[in-house]
Amino acid sequence: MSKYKEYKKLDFPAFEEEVLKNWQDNQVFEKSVSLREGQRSFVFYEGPPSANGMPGIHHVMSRAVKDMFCRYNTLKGFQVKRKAGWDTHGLPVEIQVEKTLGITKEDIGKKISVAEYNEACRKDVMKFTDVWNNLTQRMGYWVNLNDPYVTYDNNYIETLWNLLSRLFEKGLLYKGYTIQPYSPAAGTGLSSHELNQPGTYKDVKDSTAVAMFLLNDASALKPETERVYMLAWTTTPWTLPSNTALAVGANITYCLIKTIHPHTHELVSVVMAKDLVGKYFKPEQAELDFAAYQAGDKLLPYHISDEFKGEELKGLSYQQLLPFAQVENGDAFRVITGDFVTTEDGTGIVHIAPSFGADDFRVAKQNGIGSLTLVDKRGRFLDCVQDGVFLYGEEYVKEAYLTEDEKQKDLAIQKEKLSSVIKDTSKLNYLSVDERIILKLQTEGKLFKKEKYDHTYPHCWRTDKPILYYPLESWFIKTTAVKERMVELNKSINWKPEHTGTGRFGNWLENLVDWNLSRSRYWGTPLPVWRTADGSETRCIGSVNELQECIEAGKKAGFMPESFELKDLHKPFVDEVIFPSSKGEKMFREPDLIDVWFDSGAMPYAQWHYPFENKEIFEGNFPADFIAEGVDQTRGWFFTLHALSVMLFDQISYKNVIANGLVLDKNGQKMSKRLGNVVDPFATIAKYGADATRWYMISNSDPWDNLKFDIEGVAESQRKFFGTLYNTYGFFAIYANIDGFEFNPDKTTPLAQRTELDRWIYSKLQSLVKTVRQHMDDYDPTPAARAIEEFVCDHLSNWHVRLSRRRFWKGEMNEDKQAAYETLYECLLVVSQLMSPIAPFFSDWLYKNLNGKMESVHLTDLPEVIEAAIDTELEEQMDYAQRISSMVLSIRKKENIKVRQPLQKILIPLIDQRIKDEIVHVQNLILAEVNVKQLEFIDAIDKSIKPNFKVLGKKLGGKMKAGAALIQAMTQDQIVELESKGQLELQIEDEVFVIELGDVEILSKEIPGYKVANEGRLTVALDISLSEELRQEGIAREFISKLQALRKDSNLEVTDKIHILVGEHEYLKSSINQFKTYICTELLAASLEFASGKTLENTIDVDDNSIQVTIQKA
RNA sequence: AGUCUCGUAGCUCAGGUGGUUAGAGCGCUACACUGAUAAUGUAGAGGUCCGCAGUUCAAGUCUGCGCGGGACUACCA
Repeated sequence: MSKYKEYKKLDFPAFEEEVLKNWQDNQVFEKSVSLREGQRSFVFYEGPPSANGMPGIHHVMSRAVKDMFCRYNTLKGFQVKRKAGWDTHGLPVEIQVEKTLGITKEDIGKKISVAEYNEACRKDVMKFTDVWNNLTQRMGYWVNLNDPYVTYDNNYIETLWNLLSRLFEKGLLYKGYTIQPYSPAAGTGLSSHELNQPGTYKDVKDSTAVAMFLLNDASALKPETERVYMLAWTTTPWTLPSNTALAVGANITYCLIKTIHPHTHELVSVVMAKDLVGKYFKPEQAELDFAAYQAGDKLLPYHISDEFKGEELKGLSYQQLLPFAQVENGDAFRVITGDFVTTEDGTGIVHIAPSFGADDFRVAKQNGIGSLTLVDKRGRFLDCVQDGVFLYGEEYVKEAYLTEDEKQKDLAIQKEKLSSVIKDTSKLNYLSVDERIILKLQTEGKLFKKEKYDHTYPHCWRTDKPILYYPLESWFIKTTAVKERMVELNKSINWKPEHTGTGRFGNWLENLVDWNLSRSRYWGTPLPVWRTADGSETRCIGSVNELQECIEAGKKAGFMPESFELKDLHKPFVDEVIFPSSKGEKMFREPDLIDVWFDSGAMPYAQWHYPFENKEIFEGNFPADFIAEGVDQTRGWFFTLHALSVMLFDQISYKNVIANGLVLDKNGQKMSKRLGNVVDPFATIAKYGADATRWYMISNSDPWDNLKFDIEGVAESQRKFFGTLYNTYGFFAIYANIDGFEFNPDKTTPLAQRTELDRWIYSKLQSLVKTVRQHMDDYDPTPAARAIEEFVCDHLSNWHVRLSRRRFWKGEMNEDKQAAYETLYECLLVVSQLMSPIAPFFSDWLYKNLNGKMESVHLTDLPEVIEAAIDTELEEQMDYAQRISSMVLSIRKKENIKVRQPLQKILIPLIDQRIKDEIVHVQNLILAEVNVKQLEFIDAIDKSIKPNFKVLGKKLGGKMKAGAALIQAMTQDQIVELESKGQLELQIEDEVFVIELGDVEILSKEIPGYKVANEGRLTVALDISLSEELRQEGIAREFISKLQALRKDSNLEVTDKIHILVGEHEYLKSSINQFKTYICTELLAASLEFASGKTLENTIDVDDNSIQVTIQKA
């Protein structure tokens, strides 16, 4: 019975299934948590996925990241509980259900009741839970699926209500306005989702106007004229009556222009952005003489009298342009600055109507500017917007809202009313509100210019009519009230990558607006706010009990039927709750639902049904040590978590966060069903296994960079990293079993007694532990994975094992062999631990094959770094060994001398004694590796010199170029002088510098008569002359090699002894005689005889000579 | 349009504080190795380090302006 299991070949997906089964049968995940009971906890929050869509390959990515740090910290001794969660509310669920049922939103309440509809949503949303759970398990993502939080649970909702009521009590929940896309024709607000439907943006031709706003006191601008106007352009003249401010760009340059008023012909000054002057004035106009101007002349003379930044215009007040109503909710008619102002269109001065533009609204609010909303929800002017001539009140502001008939009727009215300003109204066509406002401005001397303008404008996808931006009532959370605090606390969060925290997230916080919570939908958490019809009394319910009391009061007051029982906190049931206010009036629920982002942002509290239950659990699990999601969650989950914890607890809710990038296809295209480039995670895992997939994803690029997912890369990870590691283990197992080696941790060979090669790899191993710990502690997994890979492939497999092979297969068990096994075993075991967070399956497979003492690698303690074992000097020495070997092999290659042919001597010319000491330590390794007999050091003869730019640059500065040339041109004598004296005077141009040894690098590039190779400061020469003895040994080696192949072809065990019969051949004769013992040892041959005359079974080829040979098992 | 980010070999990626032969792996070609063999070594081909300007003795690296890809936000007078 073998101690270490041997494998013929490894089927990755298949053994992963076995490992998985073992985890499940033995509850390894549960143990990994319970084992750490009483230890410090590492808190992780699971961002809930929505179970109504299929998981994609990007979920493997984000979950690999999550899993990795949870596992890693478990290894470090923390207890890491991971509660799974499901995001269950929201529009995508509704749309999915509507598709399935073949209904539209209008059918809700008609063809299907709200109760039935929501029931359908509840069922539909968990549709793919099985698929998700499968993926979770199969990819090795350890998360507790038995007790997940589900956002539609009554308990979950109750916590949300509690949080909302706390916000309400703090005065942070209020009802207010926001500017939203609104379709007057359909009578509804449109979500951004709806606005992004194809075809909503259409080209339209609008009448635009540049209006003239008269400044009240322009003396600060030192104008040369009495009147000074601000010029502002608009594509929606119908918003001008609602103008309350003008916005300029703080850093935009404006100018004051003296010119003639185009309609009143008086001398005036106007203000506009300097860059746009050319749009309104031609160069030749600047030449015109003001004195020569005659009323009616087409070309107006102008003159730029001054320039200033927008900042200087800030605060100026102006006369209301069209005074139909007064502003009551704030300041008005002032110049303010706005970051959105550009000089691409118009005049660089933006007319602000806060009710009809999101930017306008925001900038007005920031500056304390009030609003005018002179349009009603049907899209018509209020009654007050009339002057008896141009405007008549209660008329549609957009022509598109009228039918042809209505237009004709209006035309008749227009003909009559406009007769006072238009002489002949008989030919008049229907004039839109925009056109009549322009006409009015012109008549009143407030119009600078009018023109038609083509642009795109959003239309309602249902009615095809243009939308308006309109202020709608919504419930808000006053996040702006805690903005500073959020910015402050954000600085204590460790963001990976940092720029997402400081840049994207930081900027987002800086420009924060209040959080619009309202959603006019059906399937979601109902807003727990009840109000009286007149809005005079508002109540925010904070618990189910409280609501129950209200229900009782409602029943008592006769507002609700006695039979009413509240089982579900969703619509429509909560809407049926009506209860009395303090004055006995009916209170109704505000019909809105809340934003689903509130659901997920509240998960730290709601997952534990805090504060109704689990108070201690919550407190012990807040804030999170670590969360990770896609970067697209920056303004989603990352924000809502942060906002809620800051508002409710004045704390951060996560200390470390990884915002991972997208997973694109191999060409860098976003994966989409339409393009057919979606990668199926199940198929990938079925083919290559979860570990290779995970390893590829983590090692290929930093998690926060986008990953170009190439399935070939997964295959490569499997082949290269896992294949090499598997081979290394396989190699260990074969020989360990032959020698009956068994690792005993209590009785290992002291490090000091091991060979340099062993001490070297052990040192490398400790350095690796250190590196991996550092990177993982810093939430930087990619360098950790790459370091492990480099250790396994380059150092362990390709150097330590390769150079140690003979130690394993040669002779009986001895101390050196014992140490070799121990060293390799220790490396493999530690590697299994280090890699286990990333590759949980293979690592456990490896660990168990090595008979680790725990049940699973995931239950072990991560090894501490043994600093004392790190020998940087030795690592440096080995580096020399590797470089020198590589150089020798490269010379062999160039000279076409195969490695099997022994050579006599390596020569290394030396400048620096220290390097010699380093190399001497490892010279035997080098000689064995490159098959050379001896290594000698010689004094460099032909020296060359090179400036050390970094050092010399500081010394020479501007004379560097000339100096470098002079140094490189130094003679041998000069170099020798510099070496012996340690310094040398050198005249560079007109100055003399003292060059010291540290300023230059002296090296030897050539050795007369030898073949050399150079790399950096090292030069290696190889003596390629062949003595007869060397030649004979080469032949012996060639013979051994061919016979080894034959042994193998004959299916002999590596331990089998053999008898060899060789046909007589001149080429071999003397070599075999000379090296008989050596040959026999190498081939495990009991005998080696010449057999002349007999017919032998096999023919081998030794240096182009056909040799007859037979081998027999002894 | 704004904010952030990326742009180095055919592909995927490394390249602290600026320093002179710009690296690795994969792929390709050739050779070697063969008691780990679905591995391994060596060599070769392959680079305007996205472009332009600037700072500097010296720029892949720092600054500015562009170009191109991506993400997010906004949809604008």
